[in-house]
Amino acid sequence: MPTVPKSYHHGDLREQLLVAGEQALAQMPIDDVSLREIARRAGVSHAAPKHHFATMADLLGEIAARGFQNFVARLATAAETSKSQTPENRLIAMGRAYLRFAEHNAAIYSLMFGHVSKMTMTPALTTASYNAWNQLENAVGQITGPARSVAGAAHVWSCVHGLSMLKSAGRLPPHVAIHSVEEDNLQIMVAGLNSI
Amino acid sequence: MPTVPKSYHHGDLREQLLVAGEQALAQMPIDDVSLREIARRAGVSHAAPKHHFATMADLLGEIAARGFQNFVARLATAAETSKSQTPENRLIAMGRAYLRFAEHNAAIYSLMFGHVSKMTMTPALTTASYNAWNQLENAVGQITGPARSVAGAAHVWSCVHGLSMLKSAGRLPPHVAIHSVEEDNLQIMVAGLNSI
DNA sequence: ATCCAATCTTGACAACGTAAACATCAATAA
DNA sequence: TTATTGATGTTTACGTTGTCAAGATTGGAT
Repeated sequence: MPTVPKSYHHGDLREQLLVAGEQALAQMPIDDVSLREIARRAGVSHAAPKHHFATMADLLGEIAARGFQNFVARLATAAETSKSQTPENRLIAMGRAYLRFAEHNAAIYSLMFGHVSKMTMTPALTTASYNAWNQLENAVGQITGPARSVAGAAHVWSCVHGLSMLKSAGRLPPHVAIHSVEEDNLQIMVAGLNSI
Repeated sequence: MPTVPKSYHHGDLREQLLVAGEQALAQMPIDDVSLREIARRAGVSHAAPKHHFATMADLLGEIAARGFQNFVARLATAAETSKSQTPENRLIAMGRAYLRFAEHNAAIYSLMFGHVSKMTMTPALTTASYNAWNQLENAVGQITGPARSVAGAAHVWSCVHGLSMLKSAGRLPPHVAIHSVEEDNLQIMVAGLNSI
């Protein structure tokens, strides 16, 4: 109801803090994102968040959990959209969605997978993370069969996650063309799955 | 000469700071490793490092550069040791060396590839990083041929780097057996390279 | 109408990275 | 041999951070 927060009591601070945090992560280097900066963006004193998140790691943990849910949803959409295609092409579509998410949500992605010590692992976060895994394992199992789906899923995840991280960390030499490397990566990956 | 540093002037502080930093990274969570903590370990006041490293990012940058040199040396040893084997097995040996380095030097590895914003990129660091790439690309090129060596190297690096990060971040579900997943990952990887 | 508990502000604390001012000493120049 | 100086320590200070505790404010139950 209080769409225009006016006065002392904010009414919607918890949600606003999450949004402010997501915006901050999208707009500034992750090391500059402080609890006080998030409070500032929410237009509230530096200690106000305490009443909604015991610690900053809790706030970031919930932001990461949201990120994971969003992430899982993207993968699901990609899987759904390519439902009629071959399992190989479906997996490639999911891989593309994965890489795109990592690129467009770099800071939150690095929270989810990289700076894990900055956040608290809530059960929701763990669950969302395993949901992502199961989704991948299902898609992979349709190529490799159930006996090899675990190994296959670990491999697929390693491929897309590794490339995402190398790219965002700037560890690929300047002469490699990112886009074609991404496509090649997915192709080689599927080829590997098909020959085991 | 001053093997036993005694007095006001330390004589070897620059080196000792690097060692203290490496030890700290090996012994405590990376977020607890502060410049002041490193100075403390070196038995020196918190501002002393200023005369040897303008900023903490410089100190960490040099630690990372050392890490990269060590890293490259490990890969080289693995390549040398398996010189007489097939290119496929040689690459797998290098992959194992890669995974072992990441496991045994987790904090420095995450400095090198993960927390990149914490350190300054010196030319030495960039060079060492590209050396690692070239080493990998050479080994891969002997399997794929030179025309596909860039795509292949990016794929191989993504595989081993991705698995290392997923493992250290605790993002693999608890029921996956790490060791067998590592071996499978390398096998699928090589199979993929062979079928392109 | 009154009280209460939730929620926000203010102020404090220790730890951090960095900078400036000061202390000490080894090596050079006289 | 002694004086000076530049390199390399220490101390002190500043602004920022996360967290905590104590007060202010207020919406909703009684």
